[in-house]
Amino acid sequence: MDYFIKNIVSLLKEGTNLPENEIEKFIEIPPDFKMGDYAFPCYTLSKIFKKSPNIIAAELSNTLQIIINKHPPVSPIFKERYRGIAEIKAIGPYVNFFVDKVTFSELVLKTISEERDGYGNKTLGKEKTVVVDFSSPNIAKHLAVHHLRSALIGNAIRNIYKTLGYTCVGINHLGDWGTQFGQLIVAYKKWGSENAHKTYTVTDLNNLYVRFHQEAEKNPGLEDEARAWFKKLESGDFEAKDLWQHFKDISLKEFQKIYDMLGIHFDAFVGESFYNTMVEDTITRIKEKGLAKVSEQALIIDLEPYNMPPCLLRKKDDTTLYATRDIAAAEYRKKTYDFDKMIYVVGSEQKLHFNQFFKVLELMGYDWANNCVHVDFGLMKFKDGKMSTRKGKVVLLEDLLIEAVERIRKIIEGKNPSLENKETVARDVGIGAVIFADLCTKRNKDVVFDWDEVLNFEGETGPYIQYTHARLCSILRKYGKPVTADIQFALLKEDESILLIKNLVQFPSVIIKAAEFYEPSLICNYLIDVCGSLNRFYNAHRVLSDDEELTTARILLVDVTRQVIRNGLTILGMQAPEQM
RNA sequence: GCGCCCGUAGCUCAGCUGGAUAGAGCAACGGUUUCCUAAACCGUAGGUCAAAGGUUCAAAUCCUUUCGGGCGCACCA
Repeated sequence: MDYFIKNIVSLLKEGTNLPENEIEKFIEIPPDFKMGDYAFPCYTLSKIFKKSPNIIAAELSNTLQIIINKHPPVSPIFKERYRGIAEIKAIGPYVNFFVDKVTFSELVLKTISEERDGYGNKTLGKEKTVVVDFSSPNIAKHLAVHHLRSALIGNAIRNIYKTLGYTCVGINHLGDWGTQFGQLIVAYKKWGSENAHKTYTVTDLNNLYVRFHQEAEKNPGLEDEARAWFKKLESGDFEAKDLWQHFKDISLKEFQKIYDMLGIHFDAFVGESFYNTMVEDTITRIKEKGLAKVSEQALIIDLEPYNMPPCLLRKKDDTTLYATRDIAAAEYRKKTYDFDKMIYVVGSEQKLHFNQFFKVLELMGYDWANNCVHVDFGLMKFKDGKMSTRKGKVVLLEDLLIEAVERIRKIIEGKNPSLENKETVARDVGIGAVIFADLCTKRNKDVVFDWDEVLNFEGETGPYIQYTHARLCSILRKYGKPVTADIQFALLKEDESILLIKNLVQFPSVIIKAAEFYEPSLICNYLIDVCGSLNRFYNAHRVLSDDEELTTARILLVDVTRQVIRNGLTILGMQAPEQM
C-alpha cells in the first residue's frame, strides 16, 4: 500500500542516501509473508560499496533501526514517517520490513468500507475520453463463439477505463458494408424466392452466404457479379439498398438478443455503412496530401518505405475497402468525441491491417495517430482447426449461452433446490461462467474451444468467484445487523485474515495495471486470489460467534471482501448473485 | 520466402518492465461437514520452464540462433 511504501522509502532514503524514486523501484514483496511484508534487495548497493549484499543487508538493517530509535516516539515526525513499520530484519541479501498489522488492517478496511462501490476507482482519467471499438461483427451471419472474445474483452476494457475515471465511448463498428453484401444479394437473387427476404431469419442469410462460397469455388464468375452488386449498392441503387436494409434489420434484431443475454451495451451502434458518405472527402484529403497513387488500376497508398504492403483505398471498380472506411471513421470519431485514446479490440490476425491503417493516419499528419491502439487477441478455434462461418464450422453463441444456463439450472436443482429466483441465478451464473472462462487467460493466446472446459464450474471459474460472493452475503444476512468499521483491528490477527487483507489492498493497483496492458485477465486472476484467501479464512475461522467483539471484527472483513469481489465482477461484466 | 504471436506439471494456464525454494486449477490418489452454502478447504503425487548459445553477481523472465505450433502478407472484412 502507498502509505507503507512511502514510509519505507523515506526511511531507506535516510539510510542509503539514494534518491527516493530509485529506492521505490527496488521495493518488492517477499515470496512468503513470513519473510516480511516488503523487501529491499541489496544487490545494487553491493556494487557501489564493493561488499557482499548479505553484509550490506545486515548493516543497513542496523542503520535503519538506529534511525528509527533516534526519533523519539512522541515526535510528530516519527509518527508521520515511520508509523506502521514494526520490524526490520535482514534475511540474506534482503532487508525485510514488517508492517504493523493493526495499522495496516485499519487503513485497508476503513478505506474499502468508506468507498464501497467506488473502491478501486481513480481519477487518473478525469476529463479524458477513451473510445473503445469492440465486438463489431459482420451482419448476415450468426454470432458464434469466436465473436465472444472481442465483445467480452472490449466490454471489460471499457469498464476498466471507466473505473479509472475516463469517459468511455463503446462503439460497435458493425460490418454492414462491403463486397460481402454483393455476394449476399447475388445469392439471394439466384437461390432465394421472390419477396422471401421479408420473412428471412439470420439462418436463411447464413445459408445463402455459405452457398455462395460453395458455388463460387466452382464458378469464379460469381465473385465478379458480387462486386458489381456492391458497386450498385455503394452508388445508391434502390433495389440493392432495399435488400441490404432488410438483411441488416434481421441481423440487428438477433444480435441485440445476444448482447442482452451477455449484458453488453454500446454507446454507439454505427456500422461501416455510416461512413460511406464520408469516404469521398477522406480520399480527397489523402490525395491532396499526395499520398495516393494508382497501381494496377487500384487507388493505393504506398507503404513500401515502411516495409508494409500498400493500403488499398479503391478497387479497380472504384468501390471502397474497409481500410478506407476505417480511416473515415477515425476522422469522424476524432471530430465527434475528441478522444485521448482510441482502442480497437480486434483479433490479432488483423495486426497488419491496423499497422497500415495507423501509419496512414500518421502520414495524413494526424498527431493523434499514436493514440490509436490495436488491442489484439488470439484466435478461437476447434481442436481440428479454424472456425469458419463459410464452412458452417461454428458453435453458435446463443446455443452456448443456453447450454451454460441449462447446466447451471441442473446443478442448482442438485445443490440448492429451495433457492429463490432460480431462473435469474442460473442465468447470471451460466453467463458468468462463459464470460469468466473467456477472460481469464491472457488475451493474446489462441484458445481451443472445448465445451467441457468452458462449462466447467469448479476451481478457477466464474461460478467459484460468484459462489464465494454468495457465501459472504449469506453470512451477512445471518448477522442481520449493520456493519461497522469501528472495531478492534487487533482481533484480525490470524494469518488467514492478514493474507486476505493483503489481497484486498491490491485491487486499485491491479486495475491500473489491467488498463496499462489492456488485460482483463489480470482482474480474473486477482479475483481468484482474493477468493482463495477468503475461502481459506472461511474454512479456518468462524465468523459468527458468541464473542461479540470478534464477530463485529470478522463481519467487517467479510463485508469488505464481498465488496471487492463485487466490484471486480462488475468490471468483468458479470453479475454478483447474493444467493446460489 | 518475409513479418508478428505462442511454446512452463498428463491437460488448461499464472509467473515474463531480471532477484529469495518455479505457482494455481482440472484430472489421479487420500482426507475434512453435530458448526456461517462441500460450487469449498487440506494433503500426496506430478517440472531438463521447447533446445542451444550469450549478457548478468543473478535468467522461466533480456539478446541471438534452431526446432515445433498459430496467424498474416493487393482489390474480403
